[in-house]
Amino acid sequence: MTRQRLPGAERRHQIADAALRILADRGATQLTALTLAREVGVADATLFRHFPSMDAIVDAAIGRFGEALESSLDRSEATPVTRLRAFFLHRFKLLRARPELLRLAFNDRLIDAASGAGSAEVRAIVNRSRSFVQACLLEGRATGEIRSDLPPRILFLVMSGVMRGAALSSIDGIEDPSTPEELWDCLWRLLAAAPLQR
Amino acid sequence: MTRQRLPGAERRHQIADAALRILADRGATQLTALTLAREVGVADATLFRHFPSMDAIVDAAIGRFGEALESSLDRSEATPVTRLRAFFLHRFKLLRARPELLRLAFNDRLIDAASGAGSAEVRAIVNRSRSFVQACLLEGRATGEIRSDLPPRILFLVMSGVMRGAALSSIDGIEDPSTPEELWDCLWRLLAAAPLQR
Amino acid sequence: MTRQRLPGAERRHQIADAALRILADRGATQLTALTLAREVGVADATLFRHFPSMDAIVDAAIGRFGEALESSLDRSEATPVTRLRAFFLHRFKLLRARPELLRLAFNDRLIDAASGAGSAEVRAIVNRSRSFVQACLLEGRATGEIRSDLPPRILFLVMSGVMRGAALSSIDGIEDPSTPEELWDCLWRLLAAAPLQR
Amino acid sequence: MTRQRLPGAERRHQIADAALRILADRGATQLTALTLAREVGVADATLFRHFPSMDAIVDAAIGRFGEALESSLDRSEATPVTRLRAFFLHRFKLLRARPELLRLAFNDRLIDAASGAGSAEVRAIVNRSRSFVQACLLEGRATGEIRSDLPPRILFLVMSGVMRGAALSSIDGIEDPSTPEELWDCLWRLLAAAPLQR
DNA sequence: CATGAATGAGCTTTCATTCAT
DNA sequence: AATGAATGAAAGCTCATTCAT
Repeated sequence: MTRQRLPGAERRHQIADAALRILADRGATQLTALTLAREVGVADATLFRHFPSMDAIVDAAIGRFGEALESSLDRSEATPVTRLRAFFLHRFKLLRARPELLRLAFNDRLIDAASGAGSAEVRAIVNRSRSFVQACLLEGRATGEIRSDLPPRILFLVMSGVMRGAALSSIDGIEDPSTPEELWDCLWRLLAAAPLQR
Repeated sequence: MTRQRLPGAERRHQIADAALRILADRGATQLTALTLAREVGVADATLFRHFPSMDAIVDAAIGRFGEALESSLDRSEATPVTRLRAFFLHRFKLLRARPELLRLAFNDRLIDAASGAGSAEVRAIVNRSRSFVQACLLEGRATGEIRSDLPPRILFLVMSGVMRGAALSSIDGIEDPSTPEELWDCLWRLLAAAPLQR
Repeated sequence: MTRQRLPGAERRHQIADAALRILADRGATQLTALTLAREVGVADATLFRHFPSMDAIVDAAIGRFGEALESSLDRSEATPVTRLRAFFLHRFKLLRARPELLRLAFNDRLIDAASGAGSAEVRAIVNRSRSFVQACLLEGRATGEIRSDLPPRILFLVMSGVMRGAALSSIDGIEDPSTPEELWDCLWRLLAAAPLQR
Repeated sequence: MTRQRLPGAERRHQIADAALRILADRGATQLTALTLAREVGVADATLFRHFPSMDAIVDAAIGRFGEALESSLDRSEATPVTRLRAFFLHRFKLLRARPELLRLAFNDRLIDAASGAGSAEVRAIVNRSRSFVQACLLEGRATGEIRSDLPPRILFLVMSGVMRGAALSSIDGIEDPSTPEELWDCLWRLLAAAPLQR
């Protein structure tokens, strides 16, 4: 049996990714068999040779979304703070490469397109990142690197707020001049245990 | 079926508000004439005696959304920091009273339901709050009350991140134990120019 | 809105006549309760206080149509030719006074608005004029006043063709310069047994 | 339900022609997506895979109507009278083959179904036949073949009256015994310059 | 594998008609 | 008598999906 990647599998990825793009750019109401087929460059009936239904396409899209977000969760880094930093920087790389993905983590468009089980899966995926960050924050607080005068819950919101800002600024065409590293420095000033020099 | 008669203006508000609720809870794909009419408790044709089209209903909903968000922008407070605090606390009151409204400020569901001009209006409304906050931050920084080691842009994201967290926690049924005042204290620790003594 | 109260019978005539006008000007697809009510200057619900249904309104309109067309059939004139001439001239008076009526005799708009029985009635009304004319033609032929080298059926078509031309020219805004009497002279040249000396 | 597949262009013609038939037989109020689909033998949604809207279907129908009427205008005949005769006889052939078409030239049902631009097009089509006939009449009058004691406008009405009679008699099931040639002879007696033997 | 054609279900909207005031 | 509000039925149209080629 040939182990080569079948054109079929490739097409499926292509379709799922196109669905993510349409969702991120135009929202769930605009994700139809027709718009999707057009985005991919095939006839609408062709979609259903690769997937049994639109729901299945959205499920596949959710899968791609999950894989991408998962790839930011690098547990191999030594300390909680380096883990957090690596996560943050990786997400920015993702943001440059596929801006649609992060936006879908911050609006509900993927959830709106999903049906029942799918939307729970989206929430689970997003929660995995949240848990990862919260674990880092808790550990960092235990080691004294991260400030303990604020509940980790709040610190998480600070971090996700900054990331959301970055993710959305790309929509509005607002070019953000700062590099990911500069942004991390800003963020770190907010999270670090000892106040940095002001 | 029993006929519930209501004066036109009242019915229109009722419909627009129901639309906001459906959008916040179930998303734009679920906002149909039928679901909306059911939520209001009338026949679907009745909607079109009060509005010429679904688009017009969404426009009215956007109007209600705008009024509500606007009501938080109290420019009468004396100092930038008290303005900011008043804004923050007012938004929390809004959150308790009509949780759907804040959620719609943070996901794209209202935008997805709107058509063309409408979605621009939603963005404009959200931007008005953003500008208000950013103006407060800039002024507070000028008066030395707000820290100047971080760009106001970042401080804005910190604040909106905390508010988004509060707005969304109400969805997941995660009851947040802290009072708005406690949350403001947390936020203030992040924004204040000098670390508070505690 | 100012409420105009009118005695029932008058209102009913007003409504039926307005229906005829809408039919003649815009066709059966445009005759709706709303457009009709607007033409009359009342609310749509008001129509149904005077008639049980739209069908009833169309029936009343057909009645008015029938009365008007009937009024041209003057059987008191002595000879077939004077009867014919009187008919022709009377129809032209009608055309000036209520141009919509004759047009409805030549297109199918009243029939399209009527339901079953109604459309048969319209046909019957039109046929009554036709029979009147054909009777005149037959008689006139018997008396030798009207040419006999052509079947009366054809002569009838000549006459109705001229009348239709007059009726429709009023739509297109084509002002016809000739007087009814001049037109009758033309027509008579076509119908007369012997060519007129002129 | 059995699926009848047809190439697109053919189906479009089929639909447009069915629309003409419904219009001629039952009028614009009866031309609905459902009745039309039934007449064609497909589901109503199928219509909209071939046309974007009912308006577009009516436009196509108008196109077919125009082509058919145009085919009668044979400018190659040598003299005005033979042109007129050829036109008359061709229209009768059309009448036998597709009786609905001529009826639509004499009632307003196609206009009523059309929207704005469409109805102007219908009038333009009908006017083209009128102009053709009027040109023949004018020329024939110049050559002395056609009587000049009556304005050509009237002679046109005579001709169109006879044709309308023929077109409508087919509705009422009134079988007209005369052949087209016999009818032309009648008509010619009315138009010719010198009175024929009576 | 791909696609043009076809369709049932569902959506927005219009319309005639009813009801409460 | 008149009207604003309400509604069921049907219209036009969209959409996911199936089928035949």
